[in-house]
Amino acid sequence: MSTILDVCKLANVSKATVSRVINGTGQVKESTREKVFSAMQSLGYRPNRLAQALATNKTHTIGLVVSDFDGIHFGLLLKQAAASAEFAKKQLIVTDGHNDPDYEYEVIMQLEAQCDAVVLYSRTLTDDHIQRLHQQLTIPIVVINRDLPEQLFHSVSFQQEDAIKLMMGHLLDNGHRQIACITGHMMNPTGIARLNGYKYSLAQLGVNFDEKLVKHGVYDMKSGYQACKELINDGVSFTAIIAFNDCMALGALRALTEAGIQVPEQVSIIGIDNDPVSEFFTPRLTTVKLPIADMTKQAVELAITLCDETKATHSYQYKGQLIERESVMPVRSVLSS
Amino acid sequence: MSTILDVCKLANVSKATVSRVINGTGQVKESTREKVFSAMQSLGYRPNRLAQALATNKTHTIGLVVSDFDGIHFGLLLKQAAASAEFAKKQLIVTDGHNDPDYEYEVIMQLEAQCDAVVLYSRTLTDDHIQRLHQQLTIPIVVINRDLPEQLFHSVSFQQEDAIKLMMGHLLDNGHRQIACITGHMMNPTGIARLNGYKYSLAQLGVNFDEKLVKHGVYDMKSGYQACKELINDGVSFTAIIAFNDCMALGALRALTEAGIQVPEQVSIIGIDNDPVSEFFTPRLTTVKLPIADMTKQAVELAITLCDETKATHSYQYKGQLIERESVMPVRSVLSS
DNA sequence: CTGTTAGCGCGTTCAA
DNA sequence: TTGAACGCGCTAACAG
Repeated sequence: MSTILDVCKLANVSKATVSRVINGTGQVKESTREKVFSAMQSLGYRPNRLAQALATNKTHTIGLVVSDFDGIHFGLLLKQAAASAEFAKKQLIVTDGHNDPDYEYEVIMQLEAQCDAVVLYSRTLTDDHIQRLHQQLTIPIVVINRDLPEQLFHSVSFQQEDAIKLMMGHLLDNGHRQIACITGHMMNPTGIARLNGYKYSLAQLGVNFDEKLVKHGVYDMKSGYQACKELINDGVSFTAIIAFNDCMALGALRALTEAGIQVPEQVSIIGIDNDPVSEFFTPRLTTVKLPIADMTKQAVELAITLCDETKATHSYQYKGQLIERESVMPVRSVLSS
Repeated sequence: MSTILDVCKLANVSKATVSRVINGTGQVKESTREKVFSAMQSLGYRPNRLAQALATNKTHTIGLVVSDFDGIHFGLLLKQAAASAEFAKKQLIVTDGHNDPDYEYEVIMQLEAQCDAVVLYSRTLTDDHIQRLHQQLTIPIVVINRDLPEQLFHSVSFQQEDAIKLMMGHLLDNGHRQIACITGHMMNPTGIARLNGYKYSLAQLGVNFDEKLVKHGVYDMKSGYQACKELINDGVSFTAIIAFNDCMALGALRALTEAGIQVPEQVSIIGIDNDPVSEFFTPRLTTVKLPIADMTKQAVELAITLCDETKATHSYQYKGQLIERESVMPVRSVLSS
């Protein structure tokens, strides 16, 4: 691995000159520029980015921290982040917080010297953690999917509660009143906001909230499947299921199918995410599209902007969009199921 | 962001001493160690990893390069890589090659100064590219899923052809002879090896290879769906479908369902990957498990080992395992479908 | 046990 | 237009 000194020797110039042609700064005579270029060429020289970063205090890297690589939206998020970063010629360094708040916190602090900005998609860090991070960090941080009461930092968020209301509205419009609910984790803001949406929609129509209709899942198919099985075994009656994501909705679909219950004839199902697989199940799943790609693009682009110019904190809000397919239909009679 | 100098001043010691307590090297009197510790504490000091790396020529980072973050196995691969890396207290830096060989090549070369080793999972780089990389790079590189004729570098590979033979064997054992094939991309070694497996198995039983039974997909559900639709529209007769991954098999399943063709009663389907969703479709998909997690673990651990000690090139081979579920059954009669 | 000095590979004044 | 010298934050001999 050749260094700038090797280039100097081969081209008979000083480090300063080589540095100038590398970065296109200052004035360099055409002939020497060519000398340097061909020297770099024949040596296969590539500037050491670590050294550059140390010298300039600019890494041209943005950090992406996620609580868990397993997360439902992680794939799409990463893909979009990578695309946006590359477009701006920035490197992306991705880190997993292993669902451990302390570890995640430490990881972000460590990133400070390695990135010009960080994008955080956390489901374990408390609002307080994020607040502290924002204060201690000398680099800007953009938070995805978190709504703090005050807009104290850059954020790109999603209207969780509204999305559920949208789903509930669709179900209620179709005459459903006995609506079972399969939630996600209940110890983070997303889960809580969504459950609030569920309760709110019920209350709006004067439907009593029934604890027995609520089961907690963990956002994967298996938990959706099991939650639905419990629902069936409990013998409670319901005409529709609202799941806090598509995977669990699909798991529930499987459980109903196995139990010989027709979807949507006997029970309607609605999910949220617009997971690509949802379209390939039978029946095709009705869902709410969650604009993860757009949000990620926004967040990364904001982070990139913040690398160079310091801007007032800005926050963006996104909302869901109903995608009607085949898994919801009007209730036939209140007695069904 | 405080530096080592700030700690020096606060603790009234030299950089060398601070460095010693940071790294636990050399001898330091207990009392001064404590002084330094508390100074670091109260400053919230964290060593700058870039500077450390530059000084020691050790980054404690391993690079992971993938052709495309969209790849089917990417999620699991990344998750396992992250777990293995963290276990060894190494950072992971992940990069997407955007399916562009030149870009990918350049990315890897750039990584040289930022990593102690790199793990490559490429489907666009030619064997020749990899060969050149191996020669030019001063850091070790571990290649996943590539079989070069000679074992010239560290590799962790999968017996692609055998896996297809396994699937075909299962179909043939069940009496199938008219077996349609939905392939993946045909310009990389994996696709070619798999198609060879298909042809080989057919030839073994003296079944003629029929061009019309082969359709090319791109490893996603949609392409599997379309390939199967073409098969149906073409009017060729077949009693089974072998798809080069689960997603396409599931897409095909959807197409058959829409066409009113019973699976597996009229047509059997087999996939490969053991994708988590496969279990939740009806019928549950019979497939071959591809040990991506194990392979990744092996590759990353090997890479980590190579950071410290230089070892003779080693290569590991993995093979698939049949998982029988519900989408394959014996042919009823040659006339079916 | 501790401090001094010299790098790591590069960017950037300031003179020349 | 160019080069010498210094600094980025840290580690690593080598003395003391």
